[in-house]
Amino acid sequence: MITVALADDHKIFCDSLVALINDLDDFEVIWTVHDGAEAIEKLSVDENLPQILLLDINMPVKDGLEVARWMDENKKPVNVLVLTMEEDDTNIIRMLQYGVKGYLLKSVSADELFHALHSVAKYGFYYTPEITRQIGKQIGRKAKDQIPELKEREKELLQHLCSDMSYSEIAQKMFLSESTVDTYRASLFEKFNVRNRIGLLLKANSLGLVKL
Amino acid sequence: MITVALADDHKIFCDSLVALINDLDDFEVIWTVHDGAEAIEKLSVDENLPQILLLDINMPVKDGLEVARWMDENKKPVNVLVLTMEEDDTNIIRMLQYGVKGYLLKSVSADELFHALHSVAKYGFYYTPEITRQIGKQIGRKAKDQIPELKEREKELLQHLCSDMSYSEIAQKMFLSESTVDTYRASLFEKFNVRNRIGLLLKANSLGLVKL
DNA sequence: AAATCCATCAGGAAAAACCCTGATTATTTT
DNA sequence: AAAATAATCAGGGTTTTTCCTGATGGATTT
Repeated sequence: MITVALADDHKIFCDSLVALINDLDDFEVIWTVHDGAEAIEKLSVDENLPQILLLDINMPVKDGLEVARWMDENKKPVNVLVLTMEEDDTNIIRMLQYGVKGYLLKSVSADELFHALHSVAKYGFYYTPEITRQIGKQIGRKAKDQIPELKEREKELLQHLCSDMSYSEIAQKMFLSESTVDTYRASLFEKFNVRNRIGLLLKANSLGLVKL
Repeated sequence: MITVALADDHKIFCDSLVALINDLDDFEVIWTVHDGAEAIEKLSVDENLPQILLLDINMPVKDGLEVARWMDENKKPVNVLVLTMEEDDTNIIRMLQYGVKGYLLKSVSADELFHALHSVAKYGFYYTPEITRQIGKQIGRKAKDQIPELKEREKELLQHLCSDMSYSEIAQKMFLSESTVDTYRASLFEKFNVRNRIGLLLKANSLGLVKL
């Protein structure tokens, strides 16, 4: 019997998926949660660890990305199968970096889900040709206009720059002098090859580094 | 036995919902479709008419709105229950105009769906206080935090402001003096109640006036 | 130990953004 | 005809952003 857990804020979807999966002989849903924070809470307790976690990306409080990252950082021995409607690109790559074992869109059929579950249970992963092709396409695109390497502090600043705060407000919030903020700002402009703050915001957004 | 049909492009969701509903004694899913055009096709044949149609809004080819309108226009004796993740917009209002019998978000539980199904079967409608309150709130919000009325030229400028162009570049592109651009800019800031260009960009984006 | 990174800061100066108080002309409303 | 509105522009002033050339102390690498 393979244990499965679900994290999805669409409760009906969760509930009905439970019914669907529990109908299978080999699988059993041991718990469901409706946001990322709950998920991490559950997963913190070893007794709760499922063999497979079906994870949605769009969730309140903490999203699926954060859950996946947390799992990766804490080396939880759980096979994460992402199940989302974000066909959106940037997420896929980050998910892969966090070592998820499969990526399904909600537009797939129940049959394909079963396939995926069995595959993950047996081989530890599930990537269809279509998905991998799509991934490849996107990685290719990414390779060209790469995401530059950012220092921690720069990442923080980047988030703040994508708000309507002035630099002095940001400096306060980050407990830095305006000079330092300016230094990081210049560095970000250069790394992203933009000429002003709006350009930076737009690029960061298109690369999926900020959510507007 | 009450007949139910489903229209939702998320196949797993559909499939699992079928499992869930067929588990009930009183309900039976007679067909499912994955886009609006298929739905209309099915519904054109009287033999296929279900008593309740669970309808998603976001679908390819034709969306749920169009299906609802078509049903309304052709006076099909089907109780439409909208089941969607669009918590926002104008959609709710339009759906009401098309006479749908209930409006559920996918964040509700399976239990609430059962309630809704029973209620629609028995009383012909299902609107919980929460839903109606939410609807009211959203209509109210739309009224208050309305999208301000913009002159044509202001709309154009708004688009340009959401790029990395400087004002002088925008002035050139719009064949205006910088003064005029500045006047419109001030007007936009006031109408949207923002204090700088980034704030404007963010607000315009959140109101769906620009696509970043 | 020297060189290289990293995170932090200073000061100055040019450019751009932001704010304000006006004005002209043409059109539309009253 | 007078008033209101729309679309356009000028000028000048303040603040913020952007760009530049530096510097210091700590950590890491060589």
